Amino acid sequence: MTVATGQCCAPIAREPLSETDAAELAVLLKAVADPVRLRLLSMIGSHSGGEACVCDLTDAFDLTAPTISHHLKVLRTAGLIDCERRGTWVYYWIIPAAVARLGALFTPLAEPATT
Amino acid sequence: MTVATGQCCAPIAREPLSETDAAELAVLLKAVADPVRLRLLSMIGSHSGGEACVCDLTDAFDLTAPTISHHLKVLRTAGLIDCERRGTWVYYWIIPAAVARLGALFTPLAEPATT
DNA sequence: CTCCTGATTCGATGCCGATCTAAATGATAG
DNA sequence: CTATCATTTAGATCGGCATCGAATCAGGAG
Repeated sequence: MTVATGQCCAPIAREPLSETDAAELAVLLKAVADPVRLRLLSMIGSHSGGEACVCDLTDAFDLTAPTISHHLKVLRTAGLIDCERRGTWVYYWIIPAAVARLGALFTPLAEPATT
Repeated sequence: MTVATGQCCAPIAREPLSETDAAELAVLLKAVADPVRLRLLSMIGSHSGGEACVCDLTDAFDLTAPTISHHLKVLRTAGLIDCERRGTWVYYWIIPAAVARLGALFTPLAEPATT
């Protein structure tokens, strides 16, 4: 990523993206450019406690467990969520910084992403 | 409810997205989830005057004119850009509201400086 | 140890999208 | 009318992706 902290314009409209930056961002965006993954992300993020068990997620879809698992892996590989096994069940939660980074891409007057 | 990660609520994490909302948003996101279209959007938005001629865009890529035209159409169909013919050339510009809507999806509503 | 259940991984399939070539169309300047 | 810029269309190839069923792994429970 080129240095772009606290600007007046959306980073995407500030200067032309390099080929590598664009490729990198496209990977991130592809991860969320899917109805199922969007809903998963939303369900995880809005779940009480900030985390959700896979068993809670699977029921909401008309998809098999392997498919849900696949989508969760895509989100996890993209760095948008993380998970932990606790006993029998696996819990997922959102990584806020990653989501915020997506938002900053398209948002004017980006706040300084304190990390 | 205090979440361990201390995030504020991006719209995506406020409540579970409906199936239709997710599908609709995925269409928008798919439009930007491509390296070429991301660069096109960025080049258009960052171009002096806020608009760019197709002839300026095509040279920056190693792609044929029909392919560039195709990507521009995808962005235009998604409502992210618009265009106008002036004489010989066609100029494109970004529709800020559409980009901002994308940003809002992933951006926390208000930041009470929780550092 | 053995069985059951939850979750992931694996291998295969079928579809969608990015890209090209080639050609046609439309719009405009000279 | 002709040349140029841009879009469109059609046909074709190629890779990636969503999905499934079956196998596998990881932990309780008996």
